[in-house]
Amino acid sequence: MEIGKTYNPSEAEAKWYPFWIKNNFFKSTPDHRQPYTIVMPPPNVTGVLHMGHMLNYTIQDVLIRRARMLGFNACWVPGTDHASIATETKVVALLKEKGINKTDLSREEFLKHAWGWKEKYGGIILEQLKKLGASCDWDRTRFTMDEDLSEAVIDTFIDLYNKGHIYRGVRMVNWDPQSLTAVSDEEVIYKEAQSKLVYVKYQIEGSDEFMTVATTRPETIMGDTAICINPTDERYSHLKGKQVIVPIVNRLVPIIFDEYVDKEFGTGTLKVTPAHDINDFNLGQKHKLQSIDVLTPEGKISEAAGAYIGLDRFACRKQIIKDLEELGLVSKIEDIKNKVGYSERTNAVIEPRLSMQWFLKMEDISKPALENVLNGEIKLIPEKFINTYKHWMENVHDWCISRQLSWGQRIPAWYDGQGNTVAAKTKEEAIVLLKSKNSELNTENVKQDEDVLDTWFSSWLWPITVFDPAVIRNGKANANEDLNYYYPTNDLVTAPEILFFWVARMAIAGYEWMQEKPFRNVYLTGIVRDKLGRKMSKSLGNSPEPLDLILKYGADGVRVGMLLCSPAGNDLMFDESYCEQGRNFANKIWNAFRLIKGFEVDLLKLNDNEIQQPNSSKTAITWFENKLSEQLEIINVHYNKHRMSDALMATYKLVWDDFCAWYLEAIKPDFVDGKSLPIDKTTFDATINFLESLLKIIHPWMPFITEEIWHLIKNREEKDCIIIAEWPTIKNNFDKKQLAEFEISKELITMVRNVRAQKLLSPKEKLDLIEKTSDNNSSNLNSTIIKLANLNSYSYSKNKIDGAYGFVIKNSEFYIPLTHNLNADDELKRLNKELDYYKGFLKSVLIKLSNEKFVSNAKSEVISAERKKESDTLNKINSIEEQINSLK
RNA sequence: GGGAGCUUAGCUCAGCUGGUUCAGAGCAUCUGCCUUACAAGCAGAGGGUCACUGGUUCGAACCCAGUAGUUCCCA
Repeated sequence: MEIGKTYNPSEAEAKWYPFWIKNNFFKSTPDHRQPYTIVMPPPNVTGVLHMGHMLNYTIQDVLIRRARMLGFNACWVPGTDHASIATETKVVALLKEKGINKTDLSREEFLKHAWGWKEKYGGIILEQLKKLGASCDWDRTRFTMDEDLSEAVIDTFIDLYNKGHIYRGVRMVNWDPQSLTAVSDEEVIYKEAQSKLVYVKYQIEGSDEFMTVATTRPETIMGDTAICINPTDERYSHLKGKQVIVPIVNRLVPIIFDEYVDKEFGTGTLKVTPAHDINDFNLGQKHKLQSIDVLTPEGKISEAAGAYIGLDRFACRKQIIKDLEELGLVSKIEDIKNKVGYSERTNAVIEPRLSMQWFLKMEDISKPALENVLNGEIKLIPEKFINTYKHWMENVHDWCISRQLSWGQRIPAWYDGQGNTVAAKTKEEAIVLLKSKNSELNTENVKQDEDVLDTWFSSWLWPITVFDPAVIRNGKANANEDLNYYYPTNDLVTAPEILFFWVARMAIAGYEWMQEKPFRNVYLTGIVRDKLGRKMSKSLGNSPEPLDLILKYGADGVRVGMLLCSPAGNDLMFDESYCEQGRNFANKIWNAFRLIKGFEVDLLKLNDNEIQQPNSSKTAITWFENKLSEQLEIINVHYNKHRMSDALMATYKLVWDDFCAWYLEAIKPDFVDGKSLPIDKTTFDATINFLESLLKIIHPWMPFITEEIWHLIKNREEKDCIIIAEWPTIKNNFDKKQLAEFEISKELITMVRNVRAQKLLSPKEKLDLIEKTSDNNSSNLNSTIIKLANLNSYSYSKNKIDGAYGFVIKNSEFYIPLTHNLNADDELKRLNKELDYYKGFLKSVLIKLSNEKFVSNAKSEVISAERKKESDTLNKINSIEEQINSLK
C-alpha cells in the first residue's frame, strides 16, 4: 500500500465523522456506567462559528472524548438559544426588505415569520461544529424555545411569582430605542466618547442673577424638575429656597440641596431630570420631584417636552445648543471624554428610561449559588474568578426579566384591568385566579402581558431542562431518568464574559429547583485576540474564518493550534502559526506511522533464530514503557487540574521527542546497501503497541488522524474504533531508575553529536568513545548509545587518553580520539571556560555552607543536597584540571 | 471614581509548599545537514537584572509594602 508523504486531513475528516455518527458513538443513554456530562453553552441561533466558539467547543470535545475513553457514559448535549433581541432584529430587518413593517403584523403573524427564519437559517453553527469534530449527542439537540423548554420557562415564572420573588415596577431601565426594548445592565457596553459639556445659564426667579449648570445632555432640559447643589458648597448657599427658570420651556423648578452633587465637576450644580438619568431618578425619589419624560420610545422628543416635539434626540441636542446660544444662555462649551452606554445587540446609544418592567428579586434566591462557589462545591477554574463572582453576587441587582419583544416566551401575567395581576399558564386558569381576587371580574377585560422574557431567563434552566423540561412543575422527586442520571453535570466550559449573565444564574436555578449544583467545574476560557491583543471580531475584520482554517490546516491541526495557546481564563493571542504547528504535528504522527508501517518483519528468519532482538531495541522498549507511564501520569494530572495546554504539550513532547526522536531512532533497523534490514517481531509488536497507546492519548486532541491511523495499522472489526478505545493505563511502579539512567545516556549521546557539530565531522563518520573508569561497568544502555551516537565502539580505560577530545558528564570522564581537527589551544580554552564556571559555582555553594545560620536553619535535605553539590563539583573540577594538564 | 488580575527569553506561556547543578517549555532565531518516515524534517547552539524600589528570611521569580505599565469587571 502506498502511503502519502504528507497527511491529508480533509479525506479523513470526510470519512470518519459520518462513520462515528453511523455507529452512534456520540449517543448516550443512561446505563450502569458513571455518567460524564457537559451541556454545551447554547450558541445564539443566529450565530456563525467564530474563533471563540472554536476554542470553547474544542475544549469540550477534548474533555468528552477523553471521558468516553476512560469508560464514562459521556454525554455532550448540544443546542442553541433563541437570542430574542438578535433574532428579532434580524427578522425585522428581513421583513423591512420585503416592505413589511413589524408594527403592521399581529404578534402571531410576526412569530410565524420568525419561526420561518429560524427553520431556514437557525443553527448553521451546529453544522459547522461537526467540521470541528464535535462529538455531541445530536439526538439530544435542544432549542430554548422548543415547546417543552418554553413551558418550563413559564413554569418557573409562575413558581417564582407565587413564591413572591417576582414583582412589577416602574424603574429606570436601559432602553434600546432601536429595538424598542429594555436591556439588562449586562447588555450595555460603555464606551469612551468625545462629548460636549455645555454650560447653560438658568435665571434665578425674581432676580437678574443667573446660575450656570454644566450638562452633556442639553436635550433633556425640558425634563428638568430641579437644580441640585451640594449643601456644603458656599458659593450657592444664598440660593436656598429659591427657584430657577428652565430655559426654552420657562418652567419654574426648585433648587434642592444634596450631598450627591460633586462640587468639583462642572460648576458644582446639577440639573435634575428624573425621567432620564438613574442618579437623577434616585434624587427625584428622595426629594419627591416630578418626573417629565421628554422622550418617546424611539428616542424622539415627546409631547410632554413642550418643545422640539418629534425631533430626534441627537438632532435636538444640536438644535437646542444653537437656540440657547442665540438666547445668550450658553456661557461656554467644553470638550470632555465620558462613557456612553451602547446596546450590545443593536449598538444604539442606550437611553435611561422610566418604564414598567418585571423584576426578579435576587437577594435571597442567589444565596446558595454564592455559598457553594465559596465553599468549593462548585469549582471555578481558574480560581481567580471566585473574587469577581463573589463581588457580583454580594452586590447583585434585581434582574429585569421583561423585554418588549415578540420573539421569546410571553410573560404569563394576566391583568383584570382593575389593578389585579395573576400568573397563570392559560387564560382560563388566569380567570379562575382573578375571580378569587375580584368577584366582579369582567372576563373580557382579562389581558395577558405583552412582553416576553429575557433570553437568559430561558437559558438559566439549560442544565436542567435539556434533560427534563417537566421537572419544574413535577418537582425534583418526580424527575425523569435522564435528569436523575445526568444531573449535576460535570464540566461547564464557557467564557468569563457570561459568568454573571449565565453561569451565576444557572447556579441559582439549580439550587432553586433541584436543590443541587448544576455543574461541578466551571472552566472559563479566555477571549481570543489577535497578535496585537485586539479582540477578534467581524467588524474589525481581524478574525480568520474558522472553516477556512480547517480547510488549510485540518480540523486536528486547528484544534491543536487553538489549545497550544490557551491557558485557562487568560486571553489568548491567536496566530495562524499555531495552527501550522498543529498541522506539522499531525504530519509528524503520520510519518512515524509510515516508518513503522514500512518495517519489514521477517518471521521465517525469526524462527530460524537468525534475527535476534538487538540489545539496543530491548533497552529502548523498556525505556519507552517507563517513559509512557511516567508521562501518562503527568498528562492525567494536567487533565484533572484542567490544565489543558499543559496536557497537550506533554502529549506533544511524548510523541515528538520521546517516541519519534529517541525511541524510533533507537529501534530503527540498520540500513545496509540501500536497503533497510528487517525488524525482529518482538520489537515490531512492542512498537505497534506503543503506537496504539500514543494514538489513544492523542485522540481527544486530534480525533481524525488518530482514527485514520488506527484503521491503517490493521483491519479491524466495525466497532473497533479509537473513539471508544480504552484510555491507556499506567504501569504500576514503573522503573524511575532506568529513566534516570537513560537520561544520562541521552546526555552522552548529545555530547558526542555536539563534538561532531563542533569539529565539523560528518554524522556518518563513526567515532570511538572511551570512558575512564576503574571497573568495567558495561550496561545494556551501551548498545543504545553506540547506535544513537553512531559509534564504532564504547570501551573503558583506567587511564586518561592523551590527545583525545575529553569531557565530563556527571562524575565520569569520557574521551573521543580524533585523528585530526583537534587543536590543543581550542581545547584548553574550552576546558578553562568550563573550569571557571564550576569554580564559581563551588564558591557559591561554599558560601552557603559556611553560613552558620543556613546550616542551623535549613532543612537537613537541603543541607545534604548542598554538600552533595560540593563534592560533585570538586570531583568535576578535578577531572577538568586533569584534562587540562594532559593537554599542556 | 471603586475593585480584581497581570508583568518571567524576540513571541506565547509553565514555574504548585520559598530550597536539587547558578530559572523551564513550545514557537521563532542562528549553525550544519536534500541521512534512507518526515525540509511541514534532522542534529546542534545561542538567548533572561524574573517590570522597578524597598522589606521579611540563612535563602525570594515565589511572601509583604510601595511605584510604573497593562488588562478586565463595576459605577
